[in-house]
Amino acid sequence: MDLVTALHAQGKRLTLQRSLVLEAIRRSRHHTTAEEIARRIREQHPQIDPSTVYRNLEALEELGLVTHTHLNDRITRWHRADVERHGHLVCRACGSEQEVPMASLEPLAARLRRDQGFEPDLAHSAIVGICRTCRSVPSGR
Amino acid sequence: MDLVTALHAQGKRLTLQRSLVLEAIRRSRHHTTAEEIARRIREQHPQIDPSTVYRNLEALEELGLVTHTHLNDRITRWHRADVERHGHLVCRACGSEQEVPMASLEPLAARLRRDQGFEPDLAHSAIVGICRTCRSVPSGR
DNA sequence: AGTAGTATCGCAAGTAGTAGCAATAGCGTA
DNA sequence: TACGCTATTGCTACTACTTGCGATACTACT
Repeated sequence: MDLVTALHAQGKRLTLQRSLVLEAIRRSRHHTTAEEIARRIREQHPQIDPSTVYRNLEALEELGLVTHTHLNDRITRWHRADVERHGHLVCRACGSEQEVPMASLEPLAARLRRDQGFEPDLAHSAIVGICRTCRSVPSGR
Repeated sequence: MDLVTALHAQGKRLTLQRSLVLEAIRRSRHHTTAEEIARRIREQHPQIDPSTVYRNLEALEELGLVTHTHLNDRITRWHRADVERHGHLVCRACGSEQEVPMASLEPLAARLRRDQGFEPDLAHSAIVGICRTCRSVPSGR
């Protein structure tokens, strides 16, 4: 099923703006910000408003083509949905990030599914805490 | 150790604004918003700026007296640090929230500690996903 | 009690994103 | 190809904070 068909299946339309946002997400390797996508698109098409970018990210997310993740309390990171999912650990002391395979998080997912009937998306928000190095140093890093 | 001593130990000072914020947090039962605290304080002290409330929440958090949690992508919830910690499950389809005891999350915490040397705070961000009822109904709720 | 040093304050401007609205433009149908 | 319906757009305003700055006021010290 191609893009147009997928869009139409949800009563959505194909617009220049929409395909530019999708293209930008696909070009950028990993965890981009909406601001960055908007900036890149506006280099070639200055008339396209940032709010349109935000709305299209949301629309493409409803289509299952892109996803967003929260790595910190501030900004939202966007990426294509077809990359391998993984969790994130971010240190609240030094800000370092590390990835953790979904398999490590799966036992918790299984437990929540069994005990609460809840299907969790453990890749959606980063897990905050204190990383190995900051734990060993007495006062942060 | 009382409040003033705790403050001074970190080179912080006791101000009217600061104690009003702490008092407001202590009075409010559960998961308040900064806006709500600011609103309540400004009823009696209209000259106190919301930004002061935000800064004091942060200062009191550094002191270990209050904490914040993210229940959704939008607003931050604040509460006193001495209540029993627990995780949150929030459904992205219907928005319902449920609490989950820390004990259920502890196995994952232990695993991250062991495998990555990372001490996670699994109460900091809610776990998003799909709740039991929304899973059983085909198209959301 | 008086004073110096600096944490904290109120205010105004900035950031990341959301929402309302009239104008525009995809898309199915004629 | 033209037409109507309505999704989408650009614009502006708003939300929830955050940040910079000069003025104020806690504290420690004399």
